[in-house]
Amino acid sequence: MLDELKITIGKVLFDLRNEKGLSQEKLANLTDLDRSYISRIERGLQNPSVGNLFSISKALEVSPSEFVQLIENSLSK
Amino acid sequence: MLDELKITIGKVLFDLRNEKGLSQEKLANLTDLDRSYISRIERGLQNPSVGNLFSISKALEVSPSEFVQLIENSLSK
DNA sequence: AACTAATGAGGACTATAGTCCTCAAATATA
DNA sequence: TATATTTGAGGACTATAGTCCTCATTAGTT
Repeated sequence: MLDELKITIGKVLFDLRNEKGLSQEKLANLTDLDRSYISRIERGLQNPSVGNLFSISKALEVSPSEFVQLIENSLSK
Repeated sequence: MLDELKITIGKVLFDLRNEKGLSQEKLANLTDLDRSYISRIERGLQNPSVGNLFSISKALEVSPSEFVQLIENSLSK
């Protein structure tokens, strides 16, 4: 249940980041988060906080609610 | 920055919970979270995980993206 | 083929999320 | 007014989020 959510969050982040042509390291700098942490989110190993969801969304130029919507859509499939 | 977000999350949760006529304790039971934790979120003392955002949303019968949208709207004001 | 950038992976660590318990104060209800 | 519900608050604790560092592997680039 939580595992599936984490995996889905990772997929959505991976896709959005690549659409923007950002490396994990560049995203880490933009968000002031650690690169290994970004990597772990994408691999479905982390359940990030809402705060970090907001800062990552900002760096990826998508609204947090859009980000979450993508997660919801991807979950139901 | 993060403080403002936490306070806003708390306000949104407080409003949604009361609209549903749920006590903190009932919400805690529905979500399998601790009542003191719910209380701390509402007081702006916690930065909850995305996983808990999803389970709280489910208990309040609102989609997680709607929940986040309410946070965004309330933030910009 | 050699070089560089990008990512996976993991260990050790610190910070904070989240639990459990208790008590007091506030709010509603009889 | 008395009683029951609800919530704030806080202390001590455990679990996990998030950092920092390093090394190996993969994918691009020349």
